[in-house]
Amino acid sequence: MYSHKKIEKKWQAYWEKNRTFEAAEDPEKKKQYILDMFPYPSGDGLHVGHPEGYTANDIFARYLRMNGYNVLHPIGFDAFGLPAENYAIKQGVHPKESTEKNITHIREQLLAFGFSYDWSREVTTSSQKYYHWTQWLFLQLYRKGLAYKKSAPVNWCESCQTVLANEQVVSGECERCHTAVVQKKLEQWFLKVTAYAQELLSGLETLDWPAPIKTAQRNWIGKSEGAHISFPIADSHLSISVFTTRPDTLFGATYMVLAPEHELVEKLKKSMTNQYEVEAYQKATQKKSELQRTQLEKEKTGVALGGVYAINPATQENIPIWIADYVVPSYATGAIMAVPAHDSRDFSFAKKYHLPVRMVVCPHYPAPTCPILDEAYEGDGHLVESGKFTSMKNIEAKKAIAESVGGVLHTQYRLRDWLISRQRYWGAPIPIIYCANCGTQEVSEADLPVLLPTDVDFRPTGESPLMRSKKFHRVSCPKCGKRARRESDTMDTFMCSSWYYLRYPSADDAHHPFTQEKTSYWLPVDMYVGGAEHAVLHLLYARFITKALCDMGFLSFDEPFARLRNQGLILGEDGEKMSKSRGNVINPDDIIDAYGADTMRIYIMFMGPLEDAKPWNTSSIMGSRRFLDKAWDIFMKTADEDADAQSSEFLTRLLHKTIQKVTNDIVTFHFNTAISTLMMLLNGMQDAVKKGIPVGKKTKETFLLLLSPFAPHIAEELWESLGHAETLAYRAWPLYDEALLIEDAVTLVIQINGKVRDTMEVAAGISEDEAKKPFKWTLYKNGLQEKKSKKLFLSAEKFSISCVGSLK
RNA sequence: GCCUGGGUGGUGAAAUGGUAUACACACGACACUUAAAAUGUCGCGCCGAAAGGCAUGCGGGUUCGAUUCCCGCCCCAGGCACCA
Repeated sequence: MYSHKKIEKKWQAYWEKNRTFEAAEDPEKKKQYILDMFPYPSGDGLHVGHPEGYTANDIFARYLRMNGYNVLHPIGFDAFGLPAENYAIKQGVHPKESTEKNITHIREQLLAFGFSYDWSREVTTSSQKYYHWTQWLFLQLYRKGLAYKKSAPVNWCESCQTVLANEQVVSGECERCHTAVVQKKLEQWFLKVTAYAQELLSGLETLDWPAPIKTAQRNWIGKSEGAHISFPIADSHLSISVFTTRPDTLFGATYMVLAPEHELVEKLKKSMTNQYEVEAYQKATQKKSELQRTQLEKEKTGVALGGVYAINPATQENIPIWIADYVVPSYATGAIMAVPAHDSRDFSFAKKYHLPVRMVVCPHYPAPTCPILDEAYEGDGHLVESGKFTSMKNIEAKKAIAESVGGVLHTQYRLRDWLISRQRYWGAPIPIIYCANCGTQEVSEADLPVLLPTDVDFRPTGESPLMRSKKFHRVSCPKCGKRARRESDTMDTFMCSSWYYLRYPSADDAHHPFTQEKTSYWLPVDMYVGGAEHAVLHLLYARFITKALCDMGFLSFDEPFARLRNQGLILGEDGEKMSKSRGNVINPDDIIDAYGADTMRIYIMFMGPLEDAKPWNTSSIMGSRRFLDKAWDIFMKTADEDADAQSSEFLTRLLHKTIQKVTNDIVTFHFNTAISTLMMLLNGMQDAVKKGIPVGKKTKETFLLLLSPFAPHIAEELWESLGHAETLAYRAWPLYDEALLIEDAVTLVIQINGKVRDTMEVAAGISEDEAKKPFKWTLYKNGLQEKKSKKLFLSAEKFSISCVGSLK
């Protein structure tokens, strides 16, 4: 047993005093930028899920230092935003105050884990010296037309009293409070992420990121290729523009559908015979939440515009126009051409309302007749009933048909622009001034930061709290000097976190957000570790900002995070997600107090693969603690004379195999198996001690170096006990001797018909033929021939020899 | 519905074509102890006295040999979704 409290405090103080992990730019040395997703300073502090990714990345950072890399491993706090603000309101204190308090607590927690952070570069997004540059970033985007204000239906959360970005709406609910989101038409600030849709998509190819995250981003961007086609409205100068991915089915378009909110509906009201019915349907649609409207398996409804027809430009037929809420206003043109024969949604709608179904793509061409459909046929085939295109393969006719009616090929993305205005207090003010004479004016860079006033009633009411501060919003116009009004919304906190990785290297620079010199040395980030929940939030926004800054010439790279790894959820002991209401939350402070940070680090990595969801099990922690106790015990019991020469060959080989396996496992992020390998080495050392075989100093030192990224405190302490005066954090990582990995003898496994029948020891390196020589003899020896019938003997002619390890 | 993962002992898991269950946890027996804890030793997939047989979600296939590769299905978790 060792005193974790004593030695962990001791080494944390040592690292701090000696600035062990502070990094300096050194052009002579290869750099590695190892980044953690920075935490929200929530009132509950860290729970055991947070340190999982932090520990993994810390092991990697420590490993890289020992391999001679100049490692930047910074940390900070994502301190603006709803969680911090809601917590403050609940506690009845100012967010500034509670945020500072929470940061102090979390900083202590992180220090208690012994993470090798460079604390001199700590960044807090709610500090003036940080949000100054968030505002600067907004201005750069504004000047390039990438930040704009528009009136649009937006997602509104009644409970949070603010608008939300699309990415913050999870199946129709607010991602934070799970209140159903409603649509509101408001004038808001957007960032033009859509301008980068294609680059955000193709950039994924170059990234070493987990496949599920890449897939999530691809789905979110949602690229579709097709065409815009215009359908004239009969007896009118108006027309309906639709986007379709299936222009080949144009001859089968038997009706059209507009979203009930479509602007043409208003214009057509005069001509329609059932205006009252149409308006009733529009009102009913408006009442529905996004959630109700996109409900699964809901029966489709709609209303035809009486007496109004569109003309199918291919067939020149008049076709009816409907409004239906299965067509959404926000995607593409908010209108579709309906081809019931070849689209399942149009098919079920047409069946319900007895609209004609005309098959134009036939799978069995040239069959005399097409089958009668009982569901839409969405596959490929040959065109029928399609004028001069009949008999062509449908995929080959797409472009020709679109162009024959004046259609234009078009690529449509599902991605929408990022809404960044928030009607809340705790965020960076948007640096814009509205003047009655001069219009929208930017705050000049010299006047930044626009300070967030602290003397404001910040409770949310649906209106921006900053509106209540005359001192804040009454300003003079930067252009004409007359009285003007300052923008009173704040920025989405994801705006703050979309660029923080650029700030760390230049954290102490008061005059620039980031400098050329430091940025070009450290960036891009080499390894980024965090939760998968940011798949289409932070990780998409950060990529967008990087690409935009790159195009403006501020950066010379356009992807911020070269490699990404996700940690999985740590579940409660009941296998459920940890939550206060379930009462299954584990506090890391308690675990560190009882077992120590080293034990916690080992356990959390030993639980299973990093990316998997794993249930917490307090009784299992003892296993990790026992491992460290055992190590301590061996070091305390044995003399550290130079006895490596007398050590057993077995132990020497085991040591070198361990070096190889642990090294491979760290670089591939397989920390659980790295630890089990270290356990086997220690078991081997313990056996040797029991048998009176000396365990040499070299062996012990190597063990400590391998252990140190995982359990740095005890490793430092034992390293010191071997007579070293300085930290092992920069000691060279052990190398293994290839020759010692090769076995003299290998075990061959003899299988007959796939079943293990015998094993034998042979010299390594013998040929297969040689290995097979004693085979018949082995058969006799084991009595297989006598025992089994001829049949077995015959089939035994086909035999296989398996080899454990390698014949070589 | 589509796209990702995944399904192995009592539990967390290991093995990515070659002795399935490494490393741990839990459990059991024993030793030490006045006792308990700690520690140590042994055992621990299932059936069987043993020989042996059977086991990696289910059913097929490829192979001398499949947890691993291929085809079909079931179940679990996550993401996307009237997206035209």
